Amino acid sequence: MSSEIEQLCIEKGMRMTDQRRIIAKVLSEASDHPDVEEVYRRSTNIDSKISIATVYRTVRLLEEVGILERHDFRVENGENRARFELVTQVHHDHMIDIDTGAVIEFHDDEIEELQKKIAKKYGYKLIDHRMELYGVKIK
Amino acid sequence: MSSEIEQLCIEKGMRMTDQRRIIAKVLSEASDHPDVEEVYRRSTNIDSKISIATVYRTVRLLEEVGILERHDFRVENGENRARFELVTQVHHDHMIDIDTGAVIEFHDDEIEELQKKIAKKYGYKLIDHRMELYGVKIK
DNA sequence: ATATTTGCAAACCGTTTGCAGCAAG
DNA sequence: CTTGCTGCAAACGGTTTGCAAATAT
Repeated sequence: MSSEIEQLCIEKGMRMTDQRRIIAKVLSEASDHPDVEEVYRRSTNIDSKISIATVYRTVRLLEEVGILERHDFRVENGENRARFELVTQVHHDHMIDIDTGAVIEFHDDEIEELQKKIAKKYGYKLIDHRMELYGVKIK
Repeated sequence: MSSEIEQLCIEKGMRMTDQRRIIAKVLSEASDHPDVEEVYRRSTNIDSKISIATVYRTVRLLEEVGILERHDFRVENGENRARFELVTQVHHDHMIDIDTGAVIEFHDDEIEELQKKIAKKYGYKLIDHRMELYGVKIK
């Protein structure tokens, strides 16, 4: 009955409150990359007494313990909201449809290798990277 | 006597005020990727009467006409300031030294090609991308 | 002459936080 | 019982904006 994230939270030693259980469920079930506003909307749909401050605190916490990943996709209307997704087994990057805002996840070993190689070329060990492709559908 | 950016501004039909001339000069001479606060600091060093609102308006304008590029590098202390650099002839990406914050510019044709290829694979034409590598120096 | 730009201060907007009460362990 | 969590509303920090005066063309 408990969501994927709830299990992880317990493992991390977090107290499981009703609010966290609900937010965890919402995030577990999200296949898009919702922002806080949207997580709040979906959560209050389940229990209207959840405050947005709690949503902010919870996603922050989940990010800190490595359960959630934060993104700051560039978006035409200049809105500046962080968006979230569950950390996946295998890393992936994102391609954003400029027209619709749709987000496509992909993974490419060749690029990952090249990134490490470039870092090394400049005397660095690659720790993290951010790669977003922005495109338009070929009709 | 006029800076590289000033020339471009005139070409774009912008009115050249003292403030814009100074901000243009500061940006032309910057080899780092200064944020607004820093551009403001350097500008008021030349003419103390420039307001930070003007700096904000000017970098925004310069970005809109394609002279400046805005970056939102991820940084440990969580500060959220946009940073700017002159658009260069040949596109480049950035590697950020996690420990020092130093920014290294690089260009890699192979990665650029791969990115296009990936976009195409999903039925997209690549319009833009963002790639930042975060690493630590190999001692 | 007139349209644009400036400086100021106030507004904005996403996010964080202090606090008193509440709930998990 | 104690420690951590919640809701509220106020604060925060980077950025934008309305306005009247100043300036470029």
